[in-house]
Amino acid sequence: MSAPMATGVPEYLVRLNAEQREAVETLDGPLLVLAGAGTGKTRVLTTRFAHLLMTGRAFPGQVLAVTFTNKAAREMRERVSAILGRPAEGLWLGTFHALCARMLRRHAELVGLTSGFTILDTDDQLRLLKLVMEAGGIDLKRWPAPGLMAQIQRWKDRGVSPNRITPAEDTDYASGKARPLYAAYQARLRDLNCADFGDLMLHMVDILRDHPEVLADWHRRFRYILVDEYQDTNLVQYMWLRLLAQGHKNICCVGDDDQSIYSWRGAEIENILRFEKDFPNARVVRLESNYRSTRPILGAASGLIAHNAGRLGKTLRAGRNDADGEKVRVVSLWDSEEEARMVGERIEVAQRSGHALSEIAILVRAGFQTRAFEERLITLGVPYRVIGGLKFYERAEIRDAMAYLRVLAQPADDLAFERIVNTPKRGLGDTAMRKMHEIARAEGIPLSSAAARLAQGGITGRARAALSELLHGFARWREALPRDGHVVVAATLLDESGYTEMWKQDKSPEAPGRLENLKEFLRALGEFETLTGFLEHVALVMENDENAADDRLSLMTLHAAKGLEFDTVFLPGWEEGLFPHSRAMEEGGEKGVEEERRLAYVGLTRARKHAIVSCAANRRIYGNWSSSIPSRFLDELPLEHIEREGSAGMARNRMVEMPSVFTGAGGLLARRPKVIEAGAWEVQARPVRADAIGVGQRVFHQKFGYGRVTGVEDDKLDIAFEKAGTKRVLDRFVEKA
DNA sequence: ATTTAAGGGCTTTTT
DNA sequence: GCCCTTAAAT
Repeated sequence: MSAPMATGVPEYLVRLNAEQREAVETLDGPLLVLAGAGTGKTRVLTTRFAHLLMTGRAFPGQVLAVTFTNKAAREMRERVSAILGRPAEGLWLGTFHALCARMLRRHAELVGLTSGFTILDTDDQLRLLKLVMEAGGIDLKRWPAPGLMAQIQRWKDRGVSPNRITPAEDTDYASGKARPLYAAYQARLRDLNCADFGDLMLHMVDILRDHPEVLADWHRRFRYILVDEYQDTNLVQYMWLRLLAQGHKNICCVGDDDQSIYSWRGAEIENILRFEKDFPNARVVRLESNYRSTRPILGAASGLIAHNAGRLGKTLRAGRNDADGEKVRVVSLWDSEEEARMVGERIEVAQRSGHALSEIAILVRAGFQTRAFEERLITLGVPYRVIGGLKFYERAEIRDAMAYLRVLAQPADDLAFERIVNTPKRGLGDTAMRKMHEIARAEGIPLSSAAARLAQGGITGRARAALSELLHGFARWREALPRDGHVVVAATLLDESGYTEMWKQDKSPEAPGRLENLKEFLRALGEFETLTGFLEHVALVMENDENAADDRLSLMTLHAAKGLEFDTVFLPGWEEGLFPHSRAMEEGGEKGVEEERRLAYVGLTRARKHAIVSCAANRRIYGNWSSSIPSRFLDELPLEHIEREGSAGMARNRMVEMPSVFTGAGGLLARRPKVIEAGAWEVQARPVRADAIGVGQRVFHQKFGYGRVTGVEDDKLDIAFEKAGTKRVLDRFVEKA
C-alpha cells in the first residue's frame, strides 16, 4: 500500500466528484451505482477496485470483478494497474464467461466433465444438436434445429437445466420433445467432455446451488464483488452473482437501466430494477454529471428517454464547463441514397475543417444500412472501417485449425474430428462418414477410433489410404508433442495435413488473408504454455484487431457503439419500421418500443459535440422501394434542443404531400438536398488513397463487381473483372476485396 | 463427390 | 435484391 497523501486523502479520490466519491468509498454492503451515460462509470469502478486494494480491505485475489466484454475487462485491468502504479496480478477480473470457465475447471467433475473440457462455438453446438435430433427421430424439416437451439439457450440464460424445467418453462416445440432433446443434448456434451457457452454459467450455478461446501469456499475467497453493466445481466448471471454475494454481501453493481439494449439476448432489465429488493439495505448512488456531451445533446437524449415508463430515474446534468453547443440536427431526406450523400458531404466538410475521421461515427440500426454509406464513402475516398462482423475465432480457417488442435489434445472430440476429417478434401464423403458413425455408435467409441477401425477395412482404396494417412499423422504429431512443443507440432500438423496447402491452392480473394490469420493463430499459440490454455483463450477471449491506429471513420450498429464516444455522430434511418424496428415492436410490444428508445438514447449519448439524426422518406428494403414515415422518436426530441432541416418535409402526418416513389429516377436525381453547407458540392480534388492497390490485388467495384488488378498507372487501374471483362477505372472507385 | 440449382428468409449478437 | 442453406445433377 502506498503512503497516504499529505492531505490524508489519496490523489485518486481527489479527482472524483461528490457522487463518484460516494460510490467509491461506500465499501460495505450492497451498492447500486446508477451511472448515466458519460458520467464516469468506468472511473468509479476502477477507482473503487484500486481503493479496496490501497486501503488494505482486500488482497487482489479477494475481489471478483465481472464485465461483459473482454475489452472492458482489459481496460479495467489497465486502469487499476495505473492507479496502483504496478501491474495488477492475481486478480479475478474478467468476463462472466471467462471467470465461470476458470471456476468450472476446478469443479468440472461435479457436473460430469473433466477439467480439460472443450468450449464449443455456436457452429459446433448446432451440429451437435442436429445429430441429437436426428438420433431422436425428429424431422429437421418440420422442426429446424436453430429453433430448439434458441430455446435451449433461453433455458440456459434462465439457469434452467433439463431436470429443472417446470411446466411453465416448457415449450410445445416438436410436440413437447424439446425437453428430452435438451436432456439428450446435455448428455452428449458430457460424453464429449464439452461445454457450450451457456453451460459455463449454468454448470457453475448448479454447482454452487447443489454443493454448499463449494459455495462456502468461494465465499471465503471473495470478499468484494464488482459488476459492470449490471443492466445487461441475464437470470443465470444474476443467480451466480447472488450466490457468490451471499457470503459477505459486499456487492457493487454499476449499470444504467436506460442503456439496457440486450433483452433479446436474455438480459433482464428487471435485475437492475429489483436490486434494492434483492439486496436488503442496499445503498443507491446516482451518477448524473455528464462529462461527455453538450447541453443540447443531453437535453435531446433526456427528453427522449423520459418517454419510457418504469425507469429508476436519473437526470443527466451537463458536467462540462464548455457544455454549450450546437443543437441536434434532424435532417429529413427524400431517400436513403440522398441520406448517404448528405452524410458523406458533411463528413467531407468536417474533414476539410480539420476534424479527425476517427472522431466521427455513423451508427445504424441494422447491418444492411452500412452498405449505402460504404458505397458513398468509397466514391468520396473517405477511409472508414466497419466495426463488428466476424470475430477472429469465428473465421473458418481458425475454427479448422482449432479443430485440428482439439483432436490432437482430445482424440475423443468427435465434433472437431468430424470437422477436419475431410478438410482439406480427402475423398471422404457421406458414405465414409456414415460408416464411421455406425461403427462409433455400435461400439460406443469415439469417431476417431471408429475411423481407425474403418481404415483397417470397410472402405475403398483411395478413401482408406487418405484416412489412414490422417490417423498416422495424428499419432505422429501426438508423439512429437512432448518433445517438440505445441507450437512446432501445430505448425507441422497444419502443414503435413495439407491444410495450409489447401489455402495456398485456393484462388479466392480471401485465401491470402486466411493464411495470414493462420500465421497470427500460430503466433498467438506461442504465447501460451499449454495447448489447452490456448484453446480456451481463443474460444473466450481472442478478438479482432480493430485498433484505430489510423484515421478512419467508424461505421457500426448502435449495439456495437455502446460504451464508445465520438465528437460527431450520425444517426441515420430514424423511420418507423426500421427504428423502432418492426420486429422489435411485433415481438415486444410497448416493451419492445422502450428498448428501441433506449437504443436511440445510447446512440445520441455517444456524441460529444455534434449529433445529426436523419430519416429518409423512401428506402429500398429487400430490393423493393418502400416509403416510410419518420420515427416517433423524432417527435420525442424536445424542440428546444433540435434544429430541423431537410428536403423532404418532416411532419409525420404530412406524408400525403410526399411525391410518389414512382415519379421515377429523373425526379429523384434532380432533387438535391438543401441541407448541405455551401460549397460542399464543389468537391474536386480527392485525396489520394492511403492504401495503395498493387497488381494482383483482388478488388471490388460497385458497378463491375469483383476483379483482379492487372496494371497500375497513377491512380488508374486496369482490372480484369470476373463478370464485366477488363476495364480501366480510377482507384478510388474500388476497394480491396 | 463435387458442382449447380432452387428456395426461403431477412434486426440487434458483449461471450 | 442478396446470401446462405439445403436438394438434385453429373
